[in-house]
Amino acid sequence: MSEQIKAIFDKHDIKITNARSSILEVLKNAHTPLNYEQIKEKMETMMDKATFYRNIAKFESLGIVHKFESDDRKWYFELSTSIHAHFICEECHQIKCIDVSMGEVEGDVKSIVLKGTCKACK
Amino acid sequence: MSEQIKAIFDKHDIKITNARSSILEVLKNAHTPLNYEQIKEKMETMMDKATFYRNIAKFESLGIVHKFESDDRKWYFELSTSIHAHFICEECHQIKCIDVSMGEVEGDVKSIVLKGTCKACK
DNA sequence: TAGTGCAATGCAACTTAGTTGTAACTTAAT
DNA sequence: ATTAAGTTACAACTAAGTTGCATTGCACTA
Ligand SMILES: [Mn+2]
Ligand SMILES: [Mn+2]
Ligand SMILES: [Zn+2]
Ligand SMILES: [Zn+2]
Repeated sequence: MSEQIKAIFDKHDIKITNARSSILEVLKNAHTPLNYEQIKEKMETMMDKATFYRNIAKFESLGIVHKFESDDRKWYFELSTSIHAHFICEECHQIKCIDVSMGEVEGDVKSIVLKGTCKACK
Repeated sequence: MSEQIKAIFDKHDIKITNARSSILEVLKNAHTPLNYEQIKEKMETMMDKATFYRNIAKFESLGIVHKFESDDRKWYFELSTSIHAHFICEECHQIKCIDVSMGEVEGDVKSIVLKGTCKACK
């Protein structure tokens, strides 16, 4: 288990389990948000999807993981970082993390998703 | 059938049916995006959900209607207008149409969804 | 080291928004 | 009115995510 993941467990005072560290390790090594199937493929540890989703829910409530819905009715997950937007291409379905400068918005913004056609598909 | 809806049928050269004009009439009178259940409640004409979704898909492909996913795993629909963003409150689940000034983005943006906590819930 | 309690897991059954196949029915054009 | 092409209802289906519950594993104490 990497130092970064260990630090997350320490900070939030939750039990270290194979399932949990395996999920977080995958997310740490990803450079784009991933859905359940994609994470499952990359995980060392086999686990039931119930276990996966329950742990993801816990991570979310602790602010460790951030999720959003794409246009395929699936949730995509990534380790929480500074707030940034995601651009989802409706043609090739690739997801890109991007920075957007946004004017004032009422309320606390926690997630920004843009959809459209990416440069490559245009 | 209102003039505005009639104009839409004329422009796109699709068959006028009770189901279609009923859906569009509801969307025209709404001041916020609506999901299937909400539209169903407001519709004059009863129709099967298969009919509803097939018509919505047609409207979408013609650019008449725009849809996006909220945080409740439901699709929300509105008549296409000039591009604008939607703010979805994760507490009270209200959806607000907003204008955002956004920096340059690679690709064609067709939809923008922000999620977070609205002013009232904060 | 054995015993206790509580949280995490696996499994199977479930939920539900949206989809699909198809036969019957409408629409709009002639 | 006739007709072909498009639209509809109905019922069966799909699949991401959820839930109940029995079992397992972990930390703490005696
Ligand atoms: Mn990202
Ligand atoms: Mn809007
Ligand atoms: Zn693309
Ligand atoms: Zn709110």
